[in-house]
Amino acid sequence: MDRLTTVIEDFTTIFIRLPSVRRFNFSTLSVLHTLARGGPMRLTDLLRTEQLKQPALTSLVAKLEQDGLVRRRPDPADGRAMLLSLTREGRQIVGSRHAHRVERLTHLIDQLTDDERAALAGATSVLTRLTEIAADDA
Amino acid sequence: MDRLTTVIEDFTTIFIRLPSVRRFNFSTLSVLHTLARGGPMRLTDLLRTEQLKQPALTSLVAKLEQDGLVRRRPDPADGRAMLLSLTREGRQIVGSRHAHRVERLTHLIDQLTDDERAALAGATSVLTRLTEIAADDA
DNA sequence: GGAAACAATATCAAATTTCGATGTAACTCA
DNA sequence: TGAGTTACATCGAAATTTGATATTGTTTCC
Repeated sequence: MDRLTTVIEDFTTIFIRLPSVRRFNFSTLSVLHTLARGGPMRLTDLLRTEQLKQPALTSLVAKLEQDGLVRRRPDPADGRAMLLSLTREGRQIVGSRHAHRVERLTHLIDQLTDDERAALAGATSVLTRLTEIAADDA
Repeated sequence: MDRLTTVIEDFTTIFIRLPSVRRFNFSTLSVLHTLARGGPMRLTDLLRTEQLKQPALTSLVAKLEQDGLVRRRPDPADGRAMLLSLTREGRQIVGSRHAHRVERLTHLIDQLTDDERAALAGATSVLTRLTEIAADDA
């Protein structure tokens, strides 16, 4: 378990660091990613996953709206709340980063043996299960 | 490849977010982690992996030294350079976060079937290879 | 139906972090 | 030796984050 944890830690650091065309900081990228995954959600929901306090998130989202990456509209079900979602441009940024990762990972995997590739393929669905379990018992 | 990339992205977000006892920001945790892995290294070396400009890193390291987490000593081989390493306390912080992850991952893996566990185990060494390859061709 | 309690977000000033520009000292090498 | 380069430090300004608090809408419960 220790070995697996360690290698994930190391792999993660490699995987996260991507040259981004525009220079977004970590908080911004995380918000974009979460909105890309979680569909429209309220500020409070977003707050749960982001490592920011509410005022910081409010101001970050305000800037993203200014920049045309996030759309903010009132929640029809609750007059106090705002529904946040990505604009097309916001989705493009997340998509382009994803594409870069696919490319990078493809390049790495090209250098593996067939057996290694098979092992990795076998792990994909297990990783999916793990993230589901993690989401549930969080 | 797209599926694998996606699941790694999702798993990563889960894996990164850890309640830290003391409240360190992302940059700080990354520096501590890198120093824990990379042994004593110079500021410039550290700079390569961290997503900070040099003045920001200098001031971050200065604070970590103040707080007793990082040791700074002159590089005997180069009068301009400083060798940075973790103090015992610094190592303890990284170690404790690692321990938390092991614990969390153990808990998740407990919920898998035997087959799934086997698939994951098979992927461990492949992931190790991948990080090595990535380190080389970076 | 209305007041009290609560929840979601906004605002504001202060603290922290990061950056660009520039300085200083040490190293390289011709 | 001296011109060019490298490693790190310093400094003021810009950007980010926080805690405290305000505002507005919702829920509860009598």
